[in-house]
Amino acid sequence: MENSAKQFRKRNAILACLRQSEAHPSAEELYHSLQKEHSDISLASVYRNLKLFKEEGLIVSLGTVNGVERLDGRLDPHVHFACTCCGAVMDVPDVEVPKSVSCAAAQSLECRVESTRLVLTGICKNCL
Amino acid sequence: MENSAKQFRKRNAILACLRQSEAHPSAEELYHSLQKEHSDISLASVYRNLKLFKEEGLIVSLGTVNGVERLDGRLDPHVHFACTCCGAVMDVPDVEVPKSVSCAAAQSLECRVESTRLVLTGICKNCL
DNA sequence: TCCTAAATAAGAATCATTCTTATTTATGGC
DNA sequence: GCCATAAATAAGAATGATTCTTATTTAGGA
Repeated sequence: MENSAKQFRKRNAILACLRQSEAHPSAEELYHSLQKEHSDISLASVYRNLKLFKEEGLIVSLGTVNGVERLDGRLDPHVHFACTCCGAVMDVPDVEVPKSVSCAAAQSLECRVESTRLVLTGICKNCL
Repeated sequence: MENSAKQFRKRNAILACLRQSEAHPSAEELYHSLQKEHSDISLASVYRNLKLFKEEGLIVSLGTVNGVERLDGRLDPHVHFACTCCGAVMDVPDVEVPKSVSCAAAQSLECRVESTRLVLTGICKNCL
């Protein structure tokens, strides 16, 4: 109890770490980032909490890149770019999926659209 | 050699089966569909050929839905809708991602955009 | 027909993710 | 503060999708 870090659950550390990251990390990358401050955290806890966060709507999944799931702590809708060369995932600033797209889908398929995910793929600046 | 089915490689059967499907099937679903005509095909061959098709650009991946990869034999760009309830994936007709989006990304990130993937998620007509 | 290269089947291996269980930690009542 | 109970965690086993390995089969050319 003397240790101030222990005042907070690791759950909070995981969420904070994801929110601070710009890299849209995987569970394992998050686990490694957390090692510095919380060397006694377990990978299973990272996975378990990420799963909970997704269910609670606190984070979103960007889908998998090269077979591993990438996550985002930003909740506002935005477009992503994924480099097929180095695996980096980055935000595309100042662009959004037009509302007309989801409206058209809802109308023609008679479905309810709850979220949109637009991922551009290609080669990033560094890899070019 | 008498058997006409053997005149064609299974590779072709797999590709044809995917192209005929409207369901954006997974590898395992394709495997089951193929059982009727090619009961001696192996699941590993389906996976192996799908991997090759992707590398050759003959098919595209739609990413994973509930942890399993879904594939598409249609190569023209189009938008997809995935039902979080039943896992169905369907085409959204007559809608496209505006070119301005990929142009803006290429410009602001100084990257080369090679493909775009827009997946809407929600609840389909049947599940509503 | 025979030879060589490509394709396949079968099952083992891999890897990300999830589950199980025993332990630790937090919380509320006293 | 101290105990009882519930929640969170660590550790490792289990799972499941996908890939790899190897021996076998098939196709195509000389």
